[in-house]
Order: sequence, then C-alpha cells, then structure tokens
Amino acid sequence: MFAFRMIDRSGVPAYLQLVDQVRRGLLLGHLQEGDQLPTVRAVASELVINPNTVAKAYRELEHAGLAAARAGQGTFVTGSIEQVPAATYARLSGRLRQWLADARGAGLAPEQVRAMVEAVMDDEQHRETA
Amino acid sequence: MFAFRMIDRSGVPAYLQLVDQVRRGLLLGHLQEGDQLPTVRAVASELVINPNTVAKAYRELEHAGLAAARAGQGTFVTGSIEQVPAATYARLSGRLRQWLADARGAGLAPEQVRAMVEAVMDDEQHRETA
Amino acid sequence: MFAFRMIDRSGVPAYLQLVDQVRRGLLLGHLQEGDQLPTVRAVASELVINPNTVAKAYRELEHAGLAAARAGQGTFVTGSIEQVPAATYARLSGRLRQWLADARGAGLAPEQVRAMVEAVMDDEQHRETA
Amino acid sequence: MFAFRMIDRSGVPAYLQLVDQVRRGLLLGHLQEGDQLPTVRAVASELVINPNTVAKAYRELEHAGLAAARAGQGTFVTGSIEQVPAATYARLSGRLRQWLADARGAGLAPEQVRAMVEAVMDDEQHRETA
DNA sequence: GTGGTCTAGACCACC
DNA sequence: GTGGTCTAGACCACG
Repeated sequence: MFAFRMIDRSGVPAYLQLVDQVRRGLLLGHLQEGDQLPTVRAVASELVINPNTVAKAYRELEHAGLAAARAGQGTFVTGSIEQVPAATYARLSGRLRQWLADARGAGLAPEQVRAMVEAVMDDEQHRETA
Repeated sequence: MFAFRMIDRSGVPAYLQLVDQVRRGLLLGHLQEGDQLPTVRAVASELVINPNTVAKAYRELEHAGLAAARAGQGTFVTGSIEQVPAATYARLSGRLRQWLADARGAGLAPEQVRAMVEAVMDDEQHRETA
Repeated sequence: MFAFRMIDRSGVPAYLQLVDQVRRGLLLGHLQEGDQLPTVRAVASELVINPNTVAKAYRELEHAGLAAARAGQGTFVTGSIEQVPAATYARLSGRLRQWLADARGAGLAPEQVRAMVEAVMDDEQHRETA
Repeated sequence: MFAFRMIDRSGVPAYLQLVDQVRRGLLLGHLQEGDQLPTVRAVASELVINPNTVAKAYRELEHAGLAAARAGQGTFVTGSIEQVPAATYARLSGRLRQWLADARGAGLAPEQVRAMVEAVMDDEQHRETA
C-alpha cells in the first residue's frame, strides 16, 4: 500500500503535500491505476494531522480525476499521468543518487545540498523562460 | 546587487520564498556579509508584490540574524552561514546541470524532472531520519 | 485568562506593548507555560486595534520562543523566563506601592511621578553601564 | 551643561526620547529657564544619531514653548513646568533608590526590576482610570 | 472558529 | 529616499 510521508514545515499546505505525493507517485510509476490509497483515518493517524485535511487532499485528487472514492471500500487511483519509462527512471534516479552521495561525501550539509539543487533547478527553469 | 527571482505558485508563501533565496545566496557564496539587499520598494515593484510582503521577508531575515535594516539606508546582510567551497560548488553544480540536461534529453517534462528530484531527495532524507 | 491593557500613546508601537505585557506576565509569574493567550480577534476587538497588529505581536513572541500558535486552536505560552519568587515580588511590589502612594500624597502629578521613576532608573542603569 | 543619554531600542522614537529628557529635566529641577541645551551637532555626534533627528527634537521643544533657539548662540530653555519641590524630590528619589538597591540585592535582574515597576505603575494608573 | 498570508494605502521616523 | 507601523479587508489552511 502506498504510504505518505511526514509533513514538514516548509510552508507548503499539508493537503497540497499529500496531493503532490500522489501525483509524484503516478509520474514515477510508484502508483498505478486501480491502486488503493490509504484510508483518510489511517493517513490522519499516521501523520498526526486532522482527517479533514486528508479528506481535502483526496477531494482535490478526485477533482483532478486522479482518484475516486468507492463507498465503503476506500479511495482508488483512477487516472494516470504520463509516466517516466522504468528504464529511464532507473538510470536517472541512480545517477542522481550518486550525485547526492557525492555531495554528502564532500561534506555538504543536507541544507546545503538542497540549496544547491534548488539554485540549479531555478536557474535552468529561468533560462528556459527567458 | 543581489536579485530575486519571480515568485512561483508552489504554495510556499511569497515572503518565505524570498527568505529562502537569501539563505541560499549565503550558503552558495553569492551573498556576503555587508552586501546590501535590494530595497523593499525595488523588490516589490520588480516582482509585482506588495511592499509589506517584502518587508515581512526582510524582518524574518533580521530575526534569523542574517540581515539588518538601517532606517533611511537600506537592508544589509549581517550574518553568514557555512558556505560551500567554490571548487566543490563548481564541480557539483556542473554535474547536476549535466544530469538535468540528460533528463531533459531523455524526454522528461520539467514536471517529471522535478518529481524525480523531489522523490529521490525525500527518500534520502527519510533514510537518514529513520 | 490573561488580559491585555489599553495601548498608550507613549510612542512605543502597539505590537511591542503587547509583547512587553506578555513578557512581563512571565517575569512576574502571572503567566505560565501552557496558558492560552486571548485570541487575536478577541484582543483586537477588546483594545480596538487591528487584528494584524495583534498577530504581529504574537508572531514576535513566537520568534522569541515564548509562545506558539496552533492553527484553529489559539496561541499558547510555550517558553518561560526566570521568574521573580512570589514572596520577593509581594514584598517589593508592596513597598513600591507605598512609595507611589506617598508620592501622590506629596502632591506630585502622575507625570511627575513617572518622570522621577524614569530619571532614577535611567540613572541607575547608566551607572552600571559606565 | 545638560547631557542627553544613550538612545535605547525601546521602540520610542529617538527624537521623542530627547524631548522627554528635557521635559523630565524641567519637572525635576535639573534644568532651569535660561539654561543652554547642547548644540545639535554636539548631541548628534555624542549619541551617534543624525543631526536632523536632534533638530526635530529641538523644534518640538520650541513648539511646546519649552526652548528657543537664539541665532548664532544656541538653544535655551525658555519655559518651565511645575517643578517638584527640591525637598520632596530628595526624599522620594532617595527612597526610590533604596527600593531599587533592595530589589537588586534580592537578586532581581534589571529586566525584572523594570518589569515590576512598569507592572505596578500600570496597575495604579489603571485603578485610577477605572 | 482559529491563526496565516497578502493587498492597498496612509502616515511616521530617520538619513 | 530608506525602512517601520498601522489600518481595512479579502482569502486560505486547519480543527
């Protein structure tokens, strides 16, 4: 069963973090059409957040056509997004992991690693836009 | 003079995005102690956001000891964070850029790239915490 | 529940006066860790000031580690400052009240009393610093 | 010659602190009609603030009828406020100093002393108003 | 209902 | 010109 991760304090609304995780799971093939999502109650108790917050995330997913609740059964993934081919994913994620390991090996703190990733990605994005 | 980037719609409050950009600038050595930050009004007009929002970000930086406002003069960087050595930065950011180029070359949409990066980083972070 | 006093026109920003009152409450034992502060809206309507001003004060307290806001629940005292022992407080505040009564009895206007207190305290403080 | 004290960061505008100190000096008899105030330049350099700020304070005093500038000579105290009789002042300030010494002797930090004084005075003032 | 963010715009203190 | 404070009011996230 798909599992959600801890809610951090990045400023991103909790319900959006849940939505993003499902979306990400679909993009990367960790979630398939038909898969069941954990129940609202389970997520709420696991992450220690209010069930309303989880419900809002699921509602958002339904609205996006990515999930649907089946009365008495739970919520299931219904839609799909263009997935990254498994081979491509394996290759790229492997290299990315190596890069991360290298960065950590060079003595960079997690905060510094994240800063660098964000800086470079923002930079690329900006270059495209410009 | 340091320049801020457009505010995205990721759900992260605008003022926090500004704070993060300064923090990142310090981590990566793009900002030094004593540097002047653009004036509140300049940032507000540049990014088309409310001056109060910028002021809030600057105040947050002040609380963190990273900047100080001088009435009638502007806001200046006062603190510093452990920086990434320039050589390390150059090497790692170069490789990261290559990775990004490769990912784009493999046909991944920006959204997919970002999802992969976030997934892998969250994963690593989770592994450390666990 | 803790209650705030009217904001005076001494030139001290309203939000700072609120912060000082909480700080003072902690120093003198009138506020304890875990106590709930009045809601932003309650204070704003009570003192006839803008909710944003109250929120700013509460945020300042949060930065100082003295309070924490819980969305949907309210703001609570979280930290503490070294308190004045109750007995010491009782004895000293009693004598101070007598002094004030005496000063008023001698015909001093409130403004004169305040001027004297400030002059003497500034004097002492200056002597220590020097 | 009358001397101004350091500007603190209490939130009270610098120019108001200067005005208050003159007013206080008059109330307590430390300043008499005809006394000369230090020049704008002297105060500005002594307290390391902008001459404009000092000039604004002096203008405020002129406006209140408490001081007047004589071209080429300086600024002089012209008005007066009801003073506290010297004997009363001596007696009361002496007792207040004793109280302060006692409070410090009881181990109270300056911050705690100030908090207590403010709490008691606010309390009295509130009682009168009510 | 709670606090949080953002906008728009006025006024003030300081350089 | 700079930043700082305050108001008024809208909208959002969370419980």
